[in-house]
Amino acid sequence: MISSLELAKLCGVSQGTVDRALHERCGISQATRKRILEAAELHGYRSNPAARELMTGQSRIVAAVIPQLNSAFLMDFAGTVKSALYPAGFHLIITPADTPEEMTELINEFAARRCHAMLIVPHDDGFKLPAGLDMPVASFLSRCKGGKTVFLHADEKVSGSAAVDYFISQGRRNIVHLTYNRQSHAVQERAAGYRENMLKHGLKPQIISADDSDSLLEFVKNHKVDALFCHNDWLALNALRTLEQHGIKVPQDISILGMDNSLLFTSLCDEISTIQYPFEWLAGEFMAVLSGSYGQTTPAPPPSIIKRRT
Amino acid sequence: MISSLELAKLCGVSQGTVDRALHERCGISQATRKRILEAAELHGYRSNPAARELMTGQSRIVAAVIPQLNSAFLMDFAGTVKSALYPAGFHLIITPADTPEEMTELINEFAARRCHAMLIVPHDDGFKLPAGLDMPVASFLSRCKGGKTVFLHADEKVSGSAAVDYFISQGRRNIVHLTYNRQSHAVQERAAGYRENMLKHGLKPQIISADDSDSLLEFVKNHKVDALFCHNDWLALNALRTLEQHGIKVPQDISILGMDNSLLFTSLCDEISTIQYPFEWLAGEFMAVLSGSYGQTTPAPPPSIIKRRT
DNA sequence: TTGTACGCGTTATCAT
DNA sequence: ATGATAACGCGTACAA
Repeated sequence: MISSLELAKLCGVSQGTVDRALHERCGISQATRKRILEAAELHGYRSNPAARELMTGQSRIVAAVIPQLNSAFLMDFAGTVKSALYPAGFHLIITPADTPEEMTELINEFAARRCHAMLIVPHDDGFKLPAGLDMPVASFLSRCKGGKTVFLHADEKVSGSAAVDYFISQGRRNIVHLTYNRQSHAVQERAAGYRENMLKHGLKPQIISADDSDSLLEFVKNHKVDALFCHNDWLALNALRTLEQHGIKVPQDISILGMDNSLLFTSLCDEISTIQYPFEWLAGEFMAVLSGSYGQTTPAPPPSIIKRRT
Repeated sequence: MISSLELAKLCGVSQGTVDRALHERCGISQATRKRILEAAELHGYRSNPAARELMTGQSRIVAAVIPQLNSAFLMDFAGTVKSALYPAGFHLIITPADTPEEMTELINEFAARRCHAMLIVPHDDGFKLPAGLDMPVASFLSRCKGGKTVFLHADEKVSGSAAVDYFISQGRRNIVHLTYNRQSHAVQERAAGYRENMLKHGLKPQIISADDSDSLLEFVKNHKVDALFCHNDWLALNALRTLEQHGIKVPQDISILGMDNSLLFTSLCDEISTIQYPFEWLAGEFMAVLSGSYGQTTPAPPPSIIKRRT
């Protein structure tokens, strides 16, 4: 990789002239510009981003630090964010952090690099953000403690509530929520939305944890469950298979509603309906965080139910 | 973010002394070192990687450029590579490139950054690597044209062959390979291994494309297929559901073998067996590429079949 | 139109 | 034990 100084020497000009040619700045003759650009092309010259970032104190990199890679949901979101960033000249780079400690370490590393912004997906609501972060930071799925983060989130209560409405409109009454046992905003709020709406309709909220999946089958049988609202599509698919294997017909006996509309899973079956997660809208919100215009943005779209054979 | 110069001024010493304290170098009294380290801690000082990389011409960043994020397989591999890199002090960063052109652009960007090494997953075998890359580069799944890339790959022919052996040992003879229609090394070689071993056993190779999934059901019915070897676990799960929905019993009527052992899918059902993809071994090979010791490494492990209810 | 000089933050070397 | 100085590659302001 050639440097701008080397390129200048090669062309018999000064570094300043090279810079003028490269940045289409004025004060240079067409002839020398052409000559320099051709030489640059020939030698595959590229300005070193590290040097530029050092100069300007700003980088075009947006760092996403996430707890795990093998989450279809997170990857869908990351892909959407990337598609929003790229046309604006930003590069999204993704790094997994196995533990909260590792996450802290990586955040500090990127902060030292003075990346343009950060998108953090904490392991849970307990994550403590390192102090002194000098760029826009957004967290997703779980809140960060400390620091002035924007917390990007869908209205999970409304989603949980919408699920109940949906089932009721289908004539189901014995509606169970299958979710995780985790101190995470999305998990807690969605369950709260479910619970409140159930009570409002005079129905008994019943939440079971996905961690002991054995209990699902028993519960469904013993309680005559006729509707199952799952925290995500993977859980929905998993439940679908468990129930089907034991002779329970979906959606005849029990109706299943997932969430996120993860293509990876929903394309596998048309028995489960799902709720579209507002990826695009959240990506837009994140862009607003970058530009400093967060807060004056468009309202969240209402939960949209993707109805399949249910 | 404070700089080393600012830190020096804060402590009333020179930049050189700060550096000695930070890097545990000799030529500094314990007292001043302690004082400086405490001040650094207090102000959250971190050396700027961009500046260091500019100085040393080397970075600890390993860039992975991949065609898509929503691939459980790629994410499993990326996770394994990351776990191998991190303890060695390297950072794996992952960037998706929607198109080959975008991939070229990103590779050039990382090259200009003088990252430590690159792991490239091309869209297909036609990808042309940019010239002048100055760091170790490995490609995965598909070969790159041009450049001196190490091509990381499992022995796909052996895998395809092992699948046939497995089914035959189970008493199946009418074995079909369900795969993609893509000019990618993994796809082509695995199919070749399947085909050759089928012929060796006097059986007729039958390959159907996953792209027209409608044909699968018809084909299975018309040809009395009793074994299905799928290119990956997603395809296997997809096939399983299609067949089950039409009354075909798995594994009684037809046995299904997937590949990769992607937890995301295999945990969803125990009807399909799968072949373990050698993630760990390949990550080890990549580390060897980094250290320049590639080629003297351990041989690939033989295909290991994860047998489930089949 | 072109060249020169300085600074970004680090690190390494040479002098004190 | 500590300070001064140079260099990495780039961008910019100023001088020629």
